[in-house]
Amino acid sequence: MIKHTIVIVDDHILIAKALRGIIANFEDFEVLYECENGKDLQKQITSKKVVPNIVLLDISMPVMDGFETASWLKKNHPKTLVMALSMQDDDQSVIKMIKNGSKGYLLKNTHPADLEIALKTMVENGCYYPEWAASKVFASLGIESKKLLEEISITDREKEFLKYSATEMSYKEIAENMICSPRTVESYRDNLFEKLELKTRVGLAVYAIKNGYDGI
Amino acid sequence: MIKHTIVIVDDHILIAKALRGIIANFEDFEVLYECENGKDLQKQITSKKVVPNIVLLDISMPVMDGFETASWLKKNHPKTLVMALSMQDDDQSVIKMIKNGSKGYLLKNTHPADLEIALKTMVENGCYYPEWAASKVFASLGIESKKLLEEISITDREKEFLKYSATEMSYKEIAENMICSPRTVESYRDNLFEKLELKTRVGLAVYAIKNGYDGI
DNA sequence: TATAGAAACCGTTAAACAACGGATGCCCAA
DNA sequence: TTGGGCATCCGTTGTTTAACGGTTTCTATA
Repeated sequence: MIKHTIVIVDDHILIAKALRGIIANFEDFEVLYECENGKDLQKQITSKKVVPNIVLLDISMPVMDGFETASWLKKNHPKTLVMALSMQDDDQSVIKMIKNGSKGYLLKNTHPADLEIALKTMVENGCYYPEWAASKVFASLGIESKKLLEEISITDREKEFLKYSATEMSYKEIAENMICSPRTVESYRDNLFEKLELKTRVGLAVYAIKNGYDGI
Repeated sequence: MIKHTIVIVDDHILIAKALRGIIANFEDFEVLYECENGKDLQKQITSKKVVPNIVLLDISMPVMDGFETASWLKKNHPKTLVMALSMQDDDQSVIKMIKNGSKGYLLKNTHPADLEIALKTMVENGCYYPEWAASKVFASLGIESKKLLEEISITDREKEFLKYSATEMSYKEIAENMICSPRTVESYRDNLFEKLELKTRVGLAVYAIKNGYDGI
């Protein structure tokens, strides 16, 4: 029997390699290679011309994050099944990943056996979501937040600001670093409040960290 | 030849299991068992009465974090070598872990081969620090921050506040949730500013997330 | 039984932040 | 060529946060 091919995308090399080890024990799956981020995956896929059946995808990555990567795969390799792997279990992430074409969502504190079950289910049924993820989705359907249905696009400048927002700098200091006026910085802030449905600086900081926009 | 025994402490089961897989390939090391947090480790060690040579220790954990755990091991099992495993590469974490008895510090984006080298070096020389970690330590020696030398103890009430500090609640709202006056909450804040050498709410939020005090 | 530390509380002032409302110039794509 | 998105800038108002100074009560323990 032919094994289903997997590519792992995670910026933590140790974890990527470790996951490979786990999957090596699964009968029906084999790992082709690992990538450090979405950009890396794009390169590997186009250069090697080997498209995997499944992509195990970490969400928070410095260069091209899970959301962007899933979206790219959806457009360019729609047959590839994306399984999101995340530390976060927040509604936004789950729904955003589904929106961007992910067919599965697992937390990193899943048992290896459950990973195998999840992969098998995804291959057989087309998708796999644990109960908690499903319930989050259903719960959000009631709320019907407009933002969840939109493509949340963050401009480069806003991303730059997001990075600073997770520091102890005041907007004035951020402006100095971004070489623009404090008012401009406050505009970036207001735009992000709107896009991300947040209302405080702390919200931005938390978002920045959880989505890997800090530290870049 | 007798293998060095290792226990892995990480709240992300998948990662703990995966690390076990990696180490299984190392000649001189074997994993005894995994724990989800420091409390779990305490239980396992006392019940099984098997003390490992090495503890591979994640820093940010919900229940009993890496700092506390390292400190406990130092007191109760001083012969056990602690290798810290973290996403964070910030000065504070590195120095605090060393202070609490850790003999090694690795980032999760280390190559498996380097993990083996690190473990071997730690066993042979008593400690292992990658260059970047060492340079952070030396750099901090110049600055000579008093806080780094003190035991940073955070009270339960302060921990509770830390959790809230990473939300969009105002201090007034936090006070309502903690059932106390806003002024009191501001005292917790001021105490933490002092202890953690921070000066803004955002600093607290970032600290809370990076050290696993959020979401508890 | 002192004493230390925790938890709770308070007042004032200045700076930072958030919520409104705007405007201009630029470039790219329909 | 026209419009939309991006980046830049501005004013006003009110709230929140931060820095400074304190006090009282309770509990654990040396």
